Amino acid sequence: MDEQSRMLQTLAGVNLAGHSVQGGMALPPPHGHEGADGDGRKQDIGDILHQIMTITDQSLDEAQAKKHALNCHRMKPALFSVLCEIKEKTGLSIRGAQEEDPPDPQLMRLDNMLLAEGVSGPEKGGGSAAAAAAAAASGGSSDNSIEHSDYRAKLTQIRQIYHTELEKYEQACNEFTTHVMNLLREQSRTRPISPKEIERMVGIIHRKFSSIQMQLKQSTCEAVMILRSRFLDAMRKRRNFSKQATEILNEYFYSHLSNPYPSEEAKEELAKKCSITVSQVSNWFGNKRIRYKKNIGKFQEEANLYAAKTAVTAAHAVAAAVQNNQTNSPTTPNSGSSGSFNLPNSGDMFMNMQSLNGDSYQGSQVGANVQSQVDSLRHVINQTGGYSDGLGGNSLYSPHNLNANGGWQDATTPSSVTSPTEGPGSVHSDTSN
DNA sequence: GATGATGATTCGCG
DNA sequence: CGCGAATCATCATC
Repeated sequence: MDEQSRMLQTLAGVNLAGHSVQGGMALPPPHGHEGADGDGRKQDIGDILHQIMTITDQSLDEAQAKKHALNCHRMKPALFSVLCEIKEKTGLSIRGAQEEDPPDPQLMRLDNMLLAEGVSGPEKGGGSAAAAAAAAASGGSSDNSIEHSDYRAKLTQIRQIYHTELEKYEQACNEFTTHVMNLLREQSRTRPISPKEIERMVGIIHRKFSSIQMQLKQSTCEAVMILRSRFLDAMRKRRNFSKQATEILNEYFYSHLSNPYPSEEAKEELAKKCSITVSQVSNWFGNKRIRYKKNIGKFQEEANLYAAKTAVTAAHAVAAAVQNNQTNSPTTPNSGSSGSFNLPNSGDMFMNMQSLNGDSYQGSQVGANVQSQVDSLRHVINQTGGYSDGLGGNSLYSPHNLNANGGWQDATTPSSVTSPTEGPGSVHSDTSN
């Protein structure tokens, strides 16, 4: 017992020495008169100063020697474990309760967002979500791709910065953790520091660093959001369709003037051809119909232009079809009295014309549509012979496609000249079957 | 900057 | 829900 009490005294002294070495500052020895008057405090400070002043190499050596002696003492391990236990049961047990915290929901949200935006996670294809969405909304024409690449470049930049910073933080965290662990291990020889405590300390460090990481993730998210909103704003701006797209839409419109209501399938086909969305096709046709109806005279020229175009393609088609028929079949398919019934796979005239462009037609389709194309050609030829500019004249694409109340002619009243593919009873079933 | 063209949006109707 | 009609917002041209 006597030996033990002596040892505790020594231990306290060595501990003090240890602190003074590491901290560079000696702690005052515990005095009993804390709440005393100023004289007592002055006395304390005087003692400390005296201690500091009297630290010599010799006293340090003495302390080291004491430390060594203590470390080698046979009772040291037992006492050390007792101290550890006491320490464990007091202060640290309070903190222990907060240790196994669940994953932070905010951090999870940030992680998910970064993953969705393609900042974290796999490199390829990431971050194009907004670009793709905007592309779908705005048609994804060629000029958009410039902005897409710009968006992607900026996103890549953010991604790079994020990863660099993250790496830096991780490195710093590891370095600091290693440093602290080494320090604690070193101190554990003189202080009651259990491995569990070191583990806790590491946990605390990691939490600190993860909060820094969260800030990084937060600002990265913000940057991505800003970039994205700017990109979407730029995309939202109205821009005219490409010339080619307008051409395609106009050709369809004027070749179906008697019933310019493309079916869902036709809309999809047109959307694909024009690199725009189906709703844009719908918008275009809606606008076109209303504007055409409002001012037919203005659109006459345009109508004739496309009629001529159709004529040329129809001529090619008919020539090919006739040739095809001569070689394949003595009878003309679809040579019914009206010549305008929709065929199951006829699609619409325009679509077939498109496929015929460049002399790459499909014989069977041409054969099926030959009658309509012949009709179309005949009308166009008649038209080009003598077109009068007058409103309501005898022109090919004259207002008589419209009925009395301003709407497009009823499906039950067949068109006199236009769109031979449309037959009686056909309700804008261009490609429907 | 004025003006017309054009794509998109909104609202009411059937 | 698709359409017509009115309207808005932006583009393109002069």
